[in-house]
Amino acid sequence: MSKPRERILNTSMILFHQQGYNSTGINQIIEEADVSKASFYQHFKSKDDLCIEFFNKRFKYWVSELENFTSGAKTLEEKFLKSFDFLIYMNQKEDFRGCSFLNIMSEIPVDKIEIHKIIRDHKATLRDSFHKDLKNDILAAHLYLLFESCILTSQLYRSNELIEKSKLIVQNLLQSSLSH
Amino acid sequence: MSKPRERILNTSMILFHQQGYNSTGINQIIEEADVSKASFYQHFKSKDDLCIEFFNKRFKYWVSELENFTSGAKTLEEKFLKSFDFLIYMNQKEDFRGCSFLNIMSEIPVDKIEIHKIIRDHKATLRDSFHKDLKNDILAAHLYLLFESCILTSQLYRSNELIEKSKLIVQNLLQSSLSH
Amino acid sequence: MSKPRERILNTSMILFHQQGYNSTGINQIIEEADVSKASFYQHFKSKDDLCIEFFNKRFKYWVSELENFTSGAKTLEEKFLKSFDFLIYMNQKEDFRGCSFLNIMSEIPVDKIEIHKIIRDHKATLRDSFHKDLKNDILAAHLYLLFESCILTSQLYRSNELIEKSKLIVQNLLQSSLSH
Amino acid sequence: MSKPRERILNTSMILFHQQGYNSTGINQIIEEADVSKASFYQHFKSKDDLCIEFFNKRFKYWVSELENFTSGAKTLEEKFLKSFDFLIYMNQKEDFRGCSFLNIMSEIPVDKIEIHKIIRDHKATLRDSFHKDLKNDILAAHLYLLFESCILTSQLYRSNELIEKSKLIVQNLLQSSLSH
DNA sequence: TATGAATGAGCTTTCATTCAT
DNA sequence: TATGAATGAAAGCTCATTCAT
Repeated sequence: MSKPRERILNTSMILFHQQGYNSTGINQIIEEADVSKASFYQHFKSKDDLCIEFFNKRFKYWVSELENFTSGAKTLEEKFLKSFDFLIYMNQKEDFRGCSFLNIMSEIPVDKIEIHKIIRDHKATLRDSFHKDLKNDILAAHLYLLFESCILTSQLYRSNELIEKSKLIVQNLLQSSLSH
Repeated sequence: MSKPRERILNTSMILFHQQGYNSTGINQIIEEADVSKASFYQHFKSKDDLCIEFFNKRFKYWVSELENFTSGAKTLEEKFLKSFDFLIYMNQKEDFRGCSFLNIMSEIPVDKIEIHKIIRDHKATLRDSFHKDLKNDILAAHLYLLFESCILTSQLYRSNELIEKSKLIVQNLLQSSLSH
Repeated sequence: MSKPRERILNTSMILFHQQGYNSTGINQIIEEADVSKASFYQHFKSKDDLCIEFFNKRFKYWVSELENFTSGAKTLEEKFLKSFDFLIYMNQKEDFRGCSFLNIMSEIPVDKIEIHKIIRDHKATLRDSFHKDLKNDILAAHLYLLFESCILTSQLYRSNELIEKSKLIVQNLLQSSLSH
Repeated sequence: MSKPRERILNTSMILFHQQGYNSTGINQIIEEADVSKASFYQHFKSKDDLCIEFFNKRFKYWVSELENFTSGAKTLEEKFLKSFDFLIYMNQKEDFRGCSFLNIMSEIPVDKIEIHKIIRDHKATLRDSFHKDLKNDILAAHLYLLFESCILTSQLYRSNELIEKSKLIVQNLLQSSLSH
């Protein structure tokens, strides 16, 4: 069995993502991680502290999954289309739970600036990756906006329909952009 | 002074939107509405029940504000651009709190199907309005995705930057669409 | 439709007996009686007041049912045996709810002396009827004790077994008593 | 001072028995046990859970008191008579509060099957003890019925009169039974 | 007479956190 | 390092009753 700290973090990976932050109590976490309460507070200053570590781990995990999924792509266009397929793959895997960062952003009071900062930072990193791939600033923003919207709306409607439509849109955008 | 039911609903309009659902307790609502606890439960079966009434009122309010804001538009293009300006207006007015429907969707457990249904229904109504204005199905979905994404990302980054970029994008899309 | 007061009383006849006193709220009573809350308090000073009226009505009802059931008896022995059969009949009719007087006695605080008095009074009336029929004081007490015990234990075990056994016992007691 | 769990249980031994279940709030229990509310719920899943533990403790206590009281008896007859004297002793000690099991049975909704089961089980254990002592099945049931009735009616009338009469009855029954 | 609106006091339960060992 | 015990504060909700109309 792995170490307590790791078990707590792994448990939060499941619970925070599936149930959200406020709906997941410390008690449930320590029970499912099989760790004592005092042990929890030995490793994490507070629940908010765990939340931050959770975000870091979740981001690493999500990015590496995405990179894995798109690694075979030979062209930029193919890579982007695959990244939208990745959303479909994740929706199926995680039952349309959407994005942990956006979900938790919504339920955390605005005065918890540290948590909101880390959410923003990770999301900005994602956006940056679009801008790195596409030198055209407007086009990068355009695709990023569609990407975020696909995560959101597929969670909302519990359907991949808009992701499929977005793939057509993206295809069009990239082809007309290359033709210039 | 207005009637208790109205005061409760009005208070929820402020608190649910600004603080979210879980962070807003019954106690705070009744205190700020200046109503007794039993009186609250005379008018609303439960907190979830109030949430549903809140959604209905919020949707009516938001739509009427939007229609007001865009009413002067003479062309479809102008109307859409104004609807993005409306998001900027609301961000300023409501301090980048984004969309109550999406915010609360994120923090409500999935098994509260009645609440999730009303969120989906209202959001679907919004999406429908795009499809009514634009016969081109893909184009309507495209603009709708950008619109939702603008609400979301401007809340996330506390900035109207992506809304401004979207206006350029939308302008382009509509002009090339009309030229066909 | 009957008058409000009557409807309230009739509703309490069902609810107090089936659910007990504390588990039956005023709200449920007025709803099922289709009467306004203020109307309730017009007719009854308090819930306790209704309880007393309920006891009076319940007692009258129960006694008249018992007399009906045993009216055909030609001998004293037959009458007593029929009164035990009556308990079986009531258990079937009322799903082993036992005696309202004893049930409610158990859940009313001891300092509500008025309610406890009326319970005692009605129960004493029942006991007196045994003593009127049987001049032998000990024998009357004996049968009365068995009778109460049958009500109680058949509710407890949800079974008429001990009533059946009691009929044999009573038969024996009365026959040996007459032979003296 | 003893441990919280023990203090809670001991307090419930007094309050549940004296006031009943519904009339005894968690607040009163924790105050008289000098324990915090959260501490209560650390040790007991719910009030119903405490009720079950209370029943187990009460039953052990009651049986051991009964055995103590009757331990000196040299004949079966003496033992039974002493067990009726025990009821008088308990009435005086506990101010005619009767039987906790029957009292609480009356005020608990029928759908709480777990609680009703434990009541029935303990009561069946008591009844079994009569059948173990007296091989004659009818006689055992007879004495058991009288015994339960004595507990009940002495609470109802706040008097030991019927217990005293029962002692005469029991004496007679046992002597005529032995003479056969 | 009849009523819908309103209430204070109470209920059981859960929360994230700390402390003594 | 690790832990079981304990907590103050707050959660959502229900009670029998009264009052203004």
